[in-house]
Amino acid sequence: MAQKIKLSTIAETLGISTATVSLALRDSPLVATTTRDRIKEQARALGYIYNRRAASLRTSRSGIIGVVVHDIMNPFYGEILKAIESELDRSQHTFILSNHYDSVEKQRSFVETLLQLGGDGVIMSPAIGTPIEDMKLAEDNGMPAILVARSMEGVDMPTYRGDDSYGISLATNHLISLGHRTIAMIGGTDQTSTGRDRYQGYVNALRKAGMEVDPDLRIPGPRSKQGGFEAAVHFLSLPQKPTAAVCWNDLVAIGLMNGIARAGLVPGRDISVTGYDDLEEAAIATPALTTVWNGQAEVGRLAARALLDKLIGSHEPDGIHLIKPEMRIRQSTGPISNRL
Amino acid sequence: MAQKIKLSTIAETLGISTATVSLALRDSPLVATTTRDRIKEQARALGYIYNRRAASLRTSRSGIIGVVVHDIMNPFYGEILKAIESELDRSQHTFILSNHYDSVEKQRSFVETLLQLGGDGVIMSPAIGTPIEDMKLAEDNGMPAILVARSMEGVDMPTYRGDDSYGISLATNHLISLGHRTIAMIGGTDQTSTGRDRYQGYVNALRKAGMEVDPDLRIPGPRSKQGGFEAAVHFLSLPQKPTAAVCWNDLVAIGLMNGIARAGLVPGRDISVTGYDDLEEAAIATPALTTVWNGQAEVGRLAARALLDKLIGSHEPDGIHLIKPEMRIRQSTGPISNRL
DNA sequence: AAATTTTAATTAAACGGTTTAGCCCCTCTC
DNA sequence: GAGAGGGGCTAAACCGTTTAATTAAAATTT
Repeated sequence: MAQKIKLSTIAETLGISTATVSLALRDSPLVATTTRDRIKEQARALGYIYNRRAASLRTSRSGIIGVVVHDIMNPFYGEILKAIESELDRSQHTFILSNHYDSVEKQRSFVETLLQLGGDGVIMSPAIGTPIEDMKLAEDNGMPAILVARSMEGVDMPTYRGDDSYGISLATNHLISLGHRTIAMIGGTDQTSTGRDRYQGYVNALRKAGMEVDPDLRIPGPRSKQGGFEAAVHFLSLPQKPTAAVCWNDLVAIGLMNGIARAGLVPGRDISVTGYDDLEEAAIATPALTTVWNGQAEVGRLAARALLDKLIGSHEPDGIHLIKPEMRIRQSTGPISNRL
Repeated sequence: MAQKIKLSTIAETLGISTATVSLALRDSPLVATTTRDRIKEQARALGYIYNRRAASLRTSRSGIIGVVVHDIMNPFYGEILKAIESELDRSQHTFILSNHYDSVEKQRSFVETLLQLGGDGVIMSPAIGTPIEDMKLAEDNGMPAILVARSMEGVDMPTYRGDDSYGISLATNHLISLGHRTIAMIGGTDQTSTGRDRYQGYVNALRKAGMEVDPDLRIPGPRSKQGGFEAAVHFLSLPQKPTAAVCWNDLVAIGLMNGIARAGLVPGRDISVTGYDDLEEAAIATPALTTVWNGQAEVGRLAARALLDKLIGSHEPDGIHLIKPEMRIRQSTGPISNRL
């Protein structure tokens, strides 16, 4: 590599000042167009690379936006990220991604790094157990934050997520309307707002239908295919013999269906299964999965939009913005009479 | 937010120079331990945040490492990324992730952004059709680059990937040894080194067994579940009636199995299917997928290691490092005599 | 033709750290 | 008691940009 090319290199070779070069490259009207063209041409010829660190040191705008979620390999977050990415792309922002795997330390360390890098803002899906002061860390240091997918009580930051309670009640009602009376709930946790809301939605739907809520029908567990797969054994050995399962999400549902199939039963006929999220994969699962659309793309898009708006100063109202879920009926659910 | 705390704030409140503060925070032996402790305590008390941009402007070391692959939502890359992440984590590096979706422009723009941010290095899985000068862009500007998963002819950068030709021949041999004689190859493209190598591995195995290579048995296509799912129709209508399929990867294989099941056939009994990669998901698919372990975690770990080594100056030899794949036999393949 | 405005370019001071030569002072050695 | 050596700290240059203030020259107005 030759000598590093900087503004002053261009300035010297052209016999002008660095100020003019800086202004020209940023298309300032303060410099004559002929000069600007000469400068741009020279910059290209020399292979000049803009030094953002130097610039942002002066301007205190880095063009960096951080995103931290539980696990980017989880397609649920993947779909959110994709939407954020495409929204941010057209606005000259670089984004830095990280998993926190629900570790409060990892999450804090990410926010600290982002602050050190001078991040312009952050989008986060808070880790389980995040203390209030960690939530405030970003904003206390002048970096706006937006929450996605999960909300935190006692924090009034702008939040975008699905209406979990309503969504799960849609799925539960669907099963009830097919005649199912013993419905298990598989996967998930009580430790997130999402978890509590989803369980509540299930309970509400049962109560509204005049059915009893049997706590033994709830099988919490990892929110992954593996989790669903492993829950199948427990599920199939329940003394109450459930005929249907409301799953935490599509991954759990697909895993559970695999587990059910492994035991020789046919999901959708012998056991009805609902998912949640409507991942791209849901439609091509076997059988195609009945699930609840949860608007991941919408959540990502709105969150990114809100952050960008905040960066240019327009003040979106804070608070929780709920996306209304919708039912997607496919082949993994059916009338109870279909049973062998 | 209160006033921004900087080195000089700490220095003033303590009545010492910024030089001392800077040295102390970086644990330099040049400053007395009692002073160091006072400084660190004060820094914490004031909520000081280190400004990496300012520092890296002087040191020209940003602590940023870029990673760009085809699609981070693809679990194959996801597993590589996870390994890179955990290797980089323990070395105080932040990493910036991006998809290029095989767009040369998107890839170049990522590398340029990384250069502007002063990235210390980059790990990339080059986009299809990347021109040589783009491959050199990073290194020409003093940013070391490592290739993963795909190699580029005519470029002697350090590369880590699986031995695709060998790996596919393992899968093909496995099917041949089970008695299959009409074996299709599903998914993939000719436009990457990986693609050519995999097809070659398939061809080699057939030839070695004295079998004919029928080009009609090759069904190229997207390397996704969706791709495999859609290929099923074509596959099942082939006039040669294949009894087995070698798939490009696990995603294609799982999609294909779903498609086969949708048509009323039983994968593993009626049709044998092999995957490639041995994703975590392969083991819980129904039926459990016979596949080829491709060492994603190993690839990611070694690539990250190599980059870190390069950053501290130790000179790993350039060139291609191949990971040896291994067979993982499960239930999606079986003897041809099992057929109905 | 002088006064005023406009246009085009320059100067110099930030931005917040790092680094190194050198200073001061104290202790040790002979 | 002079010189050597070393510990602890600081002054000041430097990294590459941006930008407010300023100047110089050209164009316009009166």
